[in-house]
Amino acid sequence: MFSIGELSRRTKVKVPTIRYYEEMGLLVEAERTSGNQRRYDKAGLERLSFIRHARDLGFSIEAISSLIELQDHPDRSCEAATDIAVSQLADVRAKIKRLKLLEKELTRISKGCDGHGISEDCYVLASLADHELCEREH
Amino acid sequence: MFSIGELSRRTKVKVPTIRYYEEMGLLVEAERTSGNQRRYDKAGLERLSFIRHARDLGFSIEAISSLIELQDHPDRSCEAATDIAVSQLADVRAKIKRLKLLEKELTRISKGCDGHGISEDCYVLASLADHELCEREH
DNA sequence: TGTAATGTCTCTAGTGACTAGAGGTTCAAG
DNA sequence: CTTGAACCTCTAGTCACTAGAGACATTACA
Repeated sequence: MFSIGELSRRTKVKVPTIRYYEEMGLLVEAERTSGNQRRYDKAGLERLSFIRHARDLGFSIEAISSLIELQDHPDRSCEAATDIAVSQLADVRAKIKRLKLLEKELTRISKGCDGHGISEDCYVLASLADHELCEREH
Repeated sequence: MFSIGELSRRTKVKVPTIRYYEEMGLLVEAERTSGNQRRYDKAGLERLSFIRHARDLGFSIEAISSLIELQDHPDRSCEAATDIAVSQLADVRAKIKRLKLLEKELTRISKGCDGHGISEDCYVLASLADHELCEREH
C-alpha cells in the first residue's frame, strides 16, 4: 500500500489530478488510513496507468469512462471499445488535416513580412485583416 | 450603423461571442442607442473580421490583443507581429507532429481488434493498459 | 519521546474561449 | 398601438485540469 504521492511519482500523474480522477469516477474511491489519507495498491496503479495512457492518446474523460466500464466486464462484447478508438482516430485525422491547412497559410503569411518594417505595411497584419489574401479556405 | 445581430450575420461570429470580445477588450466598446443597444459601423465590422480570421488561424485572444495594438499604431515596428505569427506557426507544427504520432499508434491499436470479441481479449483495451505494447513514444 | 519537515486533506477559485439560460427591455413592422 | 423578434445584463456551465489557503497526518531524525 502506498500514498498518493508515491502513486503520483510512479505514474507521472500529478496529485491533484489523481484526486480529480477519483471525483470524476474514473478511479474507485481509495482506501483511507485512520488519518484519512488515501492508500493505493497494484490495482489502483494499473488503473491509473490505463487512464494516463488513454489521456496521452487524447481520449476524453468520458471515453475513458466507457473504456473502463468495459474493462470491468471482461465478458462483454468489445465493440464499443473499438468504436471509441476508431472515432478517436478519425478525430485525430481531422485535426491533422485542419492544422496542415493552417500551417500552409501561416507559412505564407509569415514569409510575407520580415518584421523590419512598420505596422502599416506589414503583410502579416494585412493578411489577417483581409481574408481575400488567403490562398485557400482554412 | 447596424445592430449586433446584423454584425453577427455579416461576420459569422455569434452574438454572445461579440459581447465576450468586447468584454475582453478586443473590440472597443460599441456606441449605444438611447435604449442601450449596441450599434456598429464599418470600422467595427473590419475589426471583428480581423479577430475572426485570426481566431480561425488559431491565434489566442492574448496574441490577437497584441496584433490589434500594433494595428492601431501603424508607425510602430511590426517585429512583434511577425514574431507572433512565427510562434503560432511553430505551435501548429508541434501539434501536427504530436498528432501524427498519435495517429500511427491509434491506427495500430484499432487494427488490433475487429470489435467482434469480448473485452477480455480486446487488443484496444490491452494496449491502453500496457504502454509496452506501443511501438514508439507518444 | 519531541520536534521539524514534508506530505496530505478539503474547499474554493481560476484557466481559455466561449455557450446556455433566466428574466427583463427595446426595436421595427404592421 | 400592439406584437414578436431582437436586444440587454447577469450568472453559471463547459473541459481537464491547476493553484492556493488553512488545517491535519506522517515520517525522519535527535
